[in-house]
Amino acid sequence: MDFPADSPFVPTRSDVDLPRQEHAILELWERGHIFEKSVQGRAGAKPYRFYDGPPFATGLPHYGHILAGVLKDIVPRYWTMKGYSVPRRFGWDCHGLPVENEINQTLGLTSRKDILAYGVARYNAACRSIVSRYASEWKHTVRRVGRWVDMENAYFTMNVSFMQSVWAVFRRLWDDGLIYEGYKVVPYSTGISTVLSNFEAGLNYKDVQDPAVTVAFSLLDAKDTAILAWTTTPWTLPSNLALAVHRDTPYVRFRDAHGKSYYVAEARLEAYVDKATADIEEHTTGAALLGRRYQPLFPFFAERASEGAFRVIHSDHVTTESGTGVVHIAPAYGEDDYYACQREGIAIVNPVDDDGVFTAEVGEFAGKKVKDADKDIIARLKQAGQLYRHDTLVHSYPFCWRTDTPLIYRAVSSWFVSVEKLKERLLAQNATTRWVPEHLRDGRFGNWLANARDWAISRNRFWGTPLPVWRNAEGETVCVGSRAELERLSGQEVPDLHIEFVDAIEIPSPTGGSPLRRIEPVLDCWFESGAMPYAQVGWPEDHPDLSDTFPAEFIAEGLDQTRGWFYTLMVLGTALFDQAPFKNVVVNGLILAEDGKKMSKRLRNYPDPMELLERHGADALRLYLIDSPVVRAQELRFSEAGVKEITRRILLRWWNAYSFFVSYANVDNWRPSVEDAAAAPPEQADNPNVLDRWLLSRLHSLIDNTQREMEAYNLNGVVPHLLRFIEDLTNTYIRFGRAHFWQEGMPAEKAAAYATLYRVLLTLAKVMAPFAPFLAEVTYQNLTAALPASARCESVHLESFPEATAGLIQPELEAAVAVMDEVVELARNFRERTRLRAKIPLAAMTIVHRDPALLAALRLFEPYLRDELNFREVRMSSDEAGLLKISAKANFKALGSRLGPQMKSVAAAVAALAGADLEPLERGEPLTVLGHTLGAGDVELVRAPRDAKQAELVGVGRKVAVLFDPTHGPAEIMESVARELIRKVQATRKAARLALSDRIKLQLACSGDYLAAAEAHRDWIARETQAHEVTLTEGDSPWSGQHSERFDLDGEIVTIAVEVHRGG
RNA sequence: GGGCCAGUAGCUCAGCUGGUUAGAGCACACGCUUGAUAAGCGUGGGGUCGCAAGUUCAAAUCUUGCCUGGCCCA
Repeated sequence: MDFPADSPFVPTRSDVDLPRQEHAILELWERGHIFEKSVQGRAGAKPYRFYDGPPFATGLPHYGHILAGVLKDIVPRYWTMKGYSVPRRFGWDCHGLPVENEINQTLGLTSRKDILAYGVARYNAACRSIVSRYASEWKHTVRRVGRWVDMENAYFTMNVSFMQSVWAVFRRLWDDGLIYEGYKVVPYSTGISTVLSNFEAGLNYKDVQDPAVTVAFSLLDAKDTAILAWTTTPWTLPSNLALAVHRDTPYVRFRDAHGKSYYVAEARLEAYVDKATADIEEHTTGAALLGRRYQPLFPFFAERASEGAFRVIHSDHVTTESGTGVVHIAPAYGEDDYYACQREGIAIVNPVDDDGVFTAEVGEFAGKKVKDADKDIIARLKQAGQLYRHDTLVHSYPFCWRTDTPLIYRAVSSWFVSVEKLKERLLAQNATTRWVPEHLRDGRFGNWLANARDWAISRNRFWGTPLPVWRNAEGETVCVGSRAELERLSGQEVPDLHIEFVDAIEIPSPTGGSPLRRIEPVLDCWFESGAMPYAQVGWPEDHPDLSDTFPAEFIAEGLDQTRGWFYTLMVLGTALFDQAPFKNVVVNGLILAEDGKKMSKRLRNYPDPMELLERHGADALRLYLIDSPVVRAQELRFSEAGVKEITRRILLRWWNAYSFFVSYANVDNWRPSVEDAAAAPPEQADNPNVLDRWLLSRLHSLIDNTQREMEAYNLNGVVPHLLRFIEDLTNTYIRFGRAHFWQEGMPAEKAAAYATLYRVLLTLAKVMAPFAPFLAEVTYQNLTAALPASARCESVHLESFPEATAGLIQPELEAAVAVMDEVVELARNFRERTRLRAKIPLAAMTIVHRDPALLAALRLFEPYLRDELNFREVRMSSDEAGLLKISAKANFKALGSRLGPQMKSVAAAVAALAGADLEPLERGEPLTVLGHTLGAGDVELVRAPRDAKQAELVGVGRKVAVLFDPTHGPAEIMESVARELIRKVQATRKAARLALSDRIKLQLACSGDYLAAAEAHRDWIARETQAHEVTLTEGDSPWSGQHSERFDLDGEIVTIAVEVHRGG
């Protein structure tokens, strides 16, 4: 198509390629350094603080990361446009088990000993070398989805500045008495003498046969009476320190054939004796057994009795699912056991060394591997008469994934943060935060805080931030808070804080004792994530004042971070400053594959993210994601069809509207003024077009809604409003308003329509900029190119977010159009029902609505209705009662609470009312039904056709009714035929690829009605098709022009030929 | 085992401060329209709102129990 070189706008293509356009925009942003300008170049912008949760860099980015990235982009873009400066700094989580595991695999290392033999320095160097392996892929993906974040200046949890901040955080807790050393029961491999993570412990479960013994613990206060307890780990029995029951569980005492008595849970009785013949001596409860003392099975730790051991205690974890309903407690070998004893003040005993061998503490069993000692222990109990029963059991049990030896659970020394002491403060801080979805705050997260246990922060690993604690054999201890402090205390230079550097450093004893050496463990990398608000800026050494970076206005991560990042942030923020580190948190759910399973590379059940982005574009993906339940922490079944659907329903329609504008504005050489660029027209401009006023009302409603949703951090609420707006823009405004743009010259109403559509499209670009940043930019760039430089920004993302002007929102106009939509629907139904095609002009339609004010508003749209629906006349009437049958229906909502049980009878009575009964209501007067006075709001009037005959000519909707007069004659038929011809000529013009503005020479060859209609409406046809001259020929005439088409219209052959008319 | 979330049309999801025709889009079938048009619009079929009990004049919506799936924690 030819366009004048000085067109106001760059012409659009109908075969738009959205992904390709996005690449051009990415380049535009980079060339112009738009992101940097949006953060820095805003004089007087208030800061808006945002934290990026650091991702592990051990894999490629997937949809979960993309989703989090989209949320972390949309919100900052929005607040940027609201006038804030929003620095966004990417972070990399470098330390931790996933990295170590990869290196272990690569190097074939399986145990702590292996790693020590390999050399910690080399080992950590290997870990360091892979943490940035996927950085370029990450950068690529982050860029492609349009996420603006500073990746060049990212923070790394392995940098000295970050690590020494972590030390400073630890030191603060230390000084506040919140750090202590204790025990934690963890999975342990005796094969490699190493603690395993829970993840590793889950790797190798096997069904195995184990002994299952029931042991009798003799009570001290009752002769020949014992409590039965059951265990599948006899090797833990020498370490038994207590028996646990549940205080609410019923227990019984029964007597066996030998005259001895035993306690078991009543629910477990039949596992041991025949219930029918059992000799039950006593019914009791767990509560009554508490505190009773028993004889230790073995003498090894008997002296612990004086410290409260060897008695019956309560534990919530006791069930009656298996065993005796009494749990033998060895606190070093079970987490529940450990907590139960901790509550009771019973200290642990741990007669097992790092290789899983019994120590000298347990006399005859010393030197044996614990599992191998099972049978000796059982034999010994049997000999002592304390083995009540000996079974075997097949169950699922964890094994070491490297050595295939059975794992044991074992208490290891561990460092803790005293979270339980902080509980009240944590809950208080949590109450100040806003969660999306809301229920998480007091639900999942709040419950977790309320039940929080002390946080074990040490790991017996290598690649992490070392615990900054030095001590000597005499027990002198120092906690170091920074690199400088370590240098000062040790007198040595400290180039790096990883263990291969700091572990060699000794601190001289201040009292002349032996030198202090660092304790072994490193910190849980979750501690580092939680310390990220302080460590990313190097607080306090490099950045003492946190007020510009703390707390964050906003963070976003997945639901799995409830116990992860969200928690560690909250614990450290509360412990350090009594301040929640974030004010608003958006929690996203898990993205599943379309089949409802987890996305799996192996199953290939999801499309590759980068390929999908190239097929549909980032805008579509972004809108798809935020329009899904996944931004409310629910699951999403990811569907490429869904992404495509967003393109079709939103992006292409938006593009079509924009493209329509650009095409016609270019034809008319319409140019925007500076005033046209504002979201609201200048006050003095009183637009004559009701459609324009309506569209502006809708636009400002959209702005208002979008702001409201964004201020509530409810991203999920944005797209539905947008979708309705786009539908209104295309299906109502442009469809009904096209005629304005087709007028000759530039009458006032056409100029107004251009200005309005321009204003709306430009404002829409700004409203959409945070969500669909690419298409917003594309349209913005073209729409503003014709403005003076002072009236435009370099990018839509440097614009201010539009403000809603309350005065432009006109609910009565929006209501009238909603009614109009129903009228259109009813009319189309009518034409479909009666087979009177829309091309045939019909005599009249009468819109019936009882509210004259609404009819008055509707009358403003009458010309559009007449044209669109093709009725000669459109009438309005408020005489519902005169034209239709009116009946009544009770308003249940209004009446229900008032009438209560009588609701049903009143509703039936109201439904029976008819004709004159309803007159008071129509006059707005109250009505009395069954002794109840019903006002206007209590009863709804229902319209229906008067009879079957009228039903054919009437359409009744929820809001409005329409009467149709379908009268038409031969002239109307001729007109419809002429319309048909016009349509075919337009199709021919289009097939000939003519420009909108081209004038043509037209030849029509046809016969019968078509020829007659063409003759009768020759001028009309010429006007509509921009034909300078029209030649009519009867029959099927050959043609020598530029382009011709033959149409077979119900058997009649119509040949249409067009040729561009030059000159004149 | 515990906490939380979810279960509504063939599919993806709205609705869920209780109120009488339970909606949308996709898919399917049929039609209409057309210089925004490789689009658009409409009509139709399709639902015991996971199951069961309860509260209520009234339950998809509230309560309880159960079933199924998910996440996290044991």
